[in-house]
Amino acid sequence: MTATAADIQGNPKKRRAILDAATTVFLREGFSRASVDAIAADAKVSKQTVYNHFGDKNTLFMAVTDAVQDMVVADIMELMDSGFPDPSRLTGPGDLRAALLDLTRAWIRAVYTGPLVDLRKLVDSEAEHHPELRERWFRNGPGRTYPRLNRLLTELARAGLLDVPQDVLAEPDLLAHQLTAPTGTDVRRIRPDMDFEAEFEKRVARGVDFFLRAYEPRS
Amino acid sequence: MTATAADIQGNPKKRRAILDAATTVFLREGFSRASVDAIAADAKVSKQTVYNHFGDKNTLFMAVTDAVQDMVVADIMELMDSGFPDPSRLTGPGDLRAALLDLTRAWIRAVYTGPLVDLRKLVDSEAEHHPELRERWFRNGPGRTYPRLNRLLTELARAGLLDVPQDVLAEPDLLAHQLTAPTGTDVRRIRPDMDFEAEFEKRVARGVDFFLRAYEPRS
DNA sequence: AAAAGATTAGACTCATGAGTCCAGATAGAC
DNA sequence: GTCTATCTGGACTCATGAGTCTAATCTTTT
Repeated sequence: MTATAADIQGNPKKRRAILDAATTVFLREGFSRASVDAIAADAKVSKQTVYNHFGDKNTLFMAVTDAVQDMVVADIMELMDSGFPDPSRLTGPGDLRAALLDLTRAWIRAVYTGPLVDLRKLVDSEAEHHPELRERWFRNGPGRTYPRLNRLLTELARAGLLDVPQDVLAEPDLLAHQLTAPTGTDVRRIRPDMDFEAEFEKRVARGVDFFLRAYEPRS
Repeated sequence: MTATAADIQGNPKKRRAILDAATTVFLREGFSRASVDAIAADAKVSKQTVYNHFGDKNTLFMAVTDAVQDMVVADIMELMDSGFPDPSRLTGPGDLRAALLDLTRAWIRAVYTGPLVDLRKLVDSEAEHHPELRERWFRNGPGRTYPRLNRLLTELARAGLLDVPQDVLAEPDLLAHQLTAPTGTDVRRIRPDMDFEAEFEKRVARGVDFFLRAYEPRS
């Protein structure tokens, strides 16, 4: 639940080891199947130490989601804060598309591939029984990144680089989702027998083109 | 796993009762938490009878997903087979939009609200340990409905009512997903404190308009 | 080097749940 | 009315796992 004294005492290296092990095991087994014993073993730490650091399995799980989200969110924010060119520089014909392509590629890779996707599934399936989980996940992840992406896209619209209807602009996060959702769905549909990198690239391009087709100013 | 003799013997009424109870309990508790005892109790049947009919918990679960999917798929197919006007009749200015709106509304309601969504989460979270589950789910659901929707949309393109690039048309199911994914994501983001029906309607309209903005022929 | 805090292995409690077994009840077929 | 398949309830086995407890050991601080 809330942070208690139990969360801040003890050897930080062990704490880190437990967190890493927990991430591994939760991702491999799912929440219910993952046993605290297995986590302790994987962290090369006694079970009691796990309980000293995190109190119980739920708290440990939330610590894991927080940690993973924090890493991904930091990446994404950095990307948007300094990895995207100023609108005034996007003057050439393909400039906007290229910049959006870079942005979307990195975003989708961070959010729709890697541990975050699987962790989200776990949160989702546990959320029925611990509603605070879903709320926490949202607040700590999408609740921070989507508004930022939406702001970035809105600025492009304000700069005249995108032609977006007023009611779409008025809806929080909508524009960001319209860029992100079709691409994400498309990427998740890549089958294991396909060449992932090639498909990934193709689908990101498709998603961006779909978005641009809807909102690129018509000359 | 595969169907055995155990699946076809016994009293059909009891079988039905077990299936209904299992649906209820799995949806309420999730796969691991749901106990066969609880299901038997809910079905007013002895535990042994459950095992007589379905062999084990896994088989029972798959029977549940099959049954729920079959209902939804039947609805959706009917919708597309006879609920959508012939392209030749869509001559008036708002006709296409209205027809797409009806179709999308019904589709999204069937697939993104109701028991199917929650069941899909369960399948998803169990699929790590039973890969055949995911495959079965796909084959029995999206594998049937998406091609059909895609065909319908492709026919609209062929009839000149949509202007879709060749490479999008060439990709299986892509067009269907481009209509469905942004709308679905948007609808799933309706928060419990909102007026569901009003939001639902608004978001479906938004999704369709986004789609049309990309692919409506430009005069 | 002694006190205070943290860690360890492993035993222990308690609860839960899948799947089995069985002896008696019941119901449908003929 | 009897025969056969099915159903019942409840006891039983077996495994798993969360969380606690303890006595001994390690580490850090002072």
